[in-house]
Amino acid sequence: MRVGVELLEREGPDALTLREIARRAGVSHGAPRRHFPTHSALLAAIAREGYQHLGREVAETIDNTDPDPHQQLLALGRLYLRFARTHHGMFALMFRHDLLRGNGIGLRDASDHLFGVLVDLVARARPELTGTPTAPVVAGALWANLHGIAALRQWGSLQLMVRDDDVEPLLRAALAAHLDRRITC
Amino acid sequence: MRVGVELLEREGPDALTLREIARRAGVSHGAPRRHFPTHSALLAAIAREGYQHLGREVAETIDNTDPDPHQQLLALGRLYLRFARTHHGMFALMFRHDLLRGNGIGLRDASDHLFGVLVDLVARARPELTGTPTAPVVAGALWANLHGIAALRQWGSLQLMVRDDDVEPLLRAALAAHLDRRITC
DNA sequence: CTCACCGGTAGACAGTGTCTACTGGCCCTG
DNA sequence: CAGGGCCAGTAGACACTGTCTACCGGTGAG
Repeated sequence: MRVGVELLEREGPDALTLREIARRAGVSHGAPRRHFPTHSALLAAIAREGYQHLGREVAETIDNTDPDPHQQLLALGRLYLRFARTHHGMFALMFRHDLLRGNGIGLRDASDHLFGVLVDLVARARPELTGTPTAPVVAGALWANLHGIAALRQWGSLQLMVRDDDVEPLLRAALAAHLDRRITC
Repeated sequence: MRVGVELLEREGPDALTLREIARRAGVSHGAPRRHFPTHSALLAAIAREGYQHLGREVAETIDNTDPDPHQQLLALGRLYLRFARTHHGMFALMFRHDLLRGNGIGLRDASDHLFGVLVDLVARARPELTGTPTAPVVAGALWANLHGIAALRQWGSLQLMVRDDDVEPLLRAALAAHLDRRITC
């Protein structure tokens, strides 16, 4: 069931209506109700699938790149932005705040784990971070930066700053800004 | 008409259905069609109102704070994050990418003007910026950072990094990271 | 005076999410 | 083997939604 759902998601986020999903799965419109109490719960389950997908790619990236934390953060930043573009429907779904009401538990802690990985890398990249700002704050600022770049690109605002929505300069600027250890805040 | 619409928006973004808006305005459900060809066009008009609101507050903030660009950028960052929280329904509406299809022109250039103000302030705060990264790139990275902070707070993820969703540490970290002129990228 | 226009009404239509009653297999127990 | 729960799925209703169309009533210009 959930397998057929994934295929649907590739057709765009607006097509993700309950009845259309059931139609594509070849069942009646009431059938999904047996597995998910509400439409939001179904979407949350799909979003969870997206987090697992992103998590797998993060693990692969970490394994396949130089253990230097700076290199890994660069690779992860590229991965995050690439994921947001190639799976932009899924990415938007994963961060729909209205899905957190009710079925949020289990959805956000999927991202919390990924954030833990980020904090760890930041702490290794900037071992001098002990007081303020703390490593979670720097990691949070970096994540927010990546997330904002992805959001603004999806919104089409990057044409103001770079050519062809090329996020590489923004990515490098963000990494340099947050990871340069000379900054003390 | 549009005046009555604004009042509606305070009741939450999900309540912003075409028929409910007409109901609150005291007219029939077909009346809005005389002014806005489609539901999206109406929402886009409301979003435009939001941009004008934000633009007014930006102008006020610039006028009422120290002309030092660092101080102004700090004030604007606080304003952006405060606006995103107190008008979070409007903020979400302003950045709904599906509203750009069709009625995008006139919606995004409202934000483009605000971005121009940001680029100007960044150029004044870091006059040494001539090569790479350019001032628009740094301003874009900074904007993305602010936007991401707002988005992640709305999503409830800030509890991982700071207490009580206090964005001030993240804001200061972001400003310090992007405005410190020792960074050359 | 006439007539076009303009803002609004009312009803239809397809589509949506949710709810409820019903059906057909399946397995487990007596 | 017979009976009875479960369990996934069906089908239809309900109150919504956005869009479309036909119909009014006033107002202002010719």
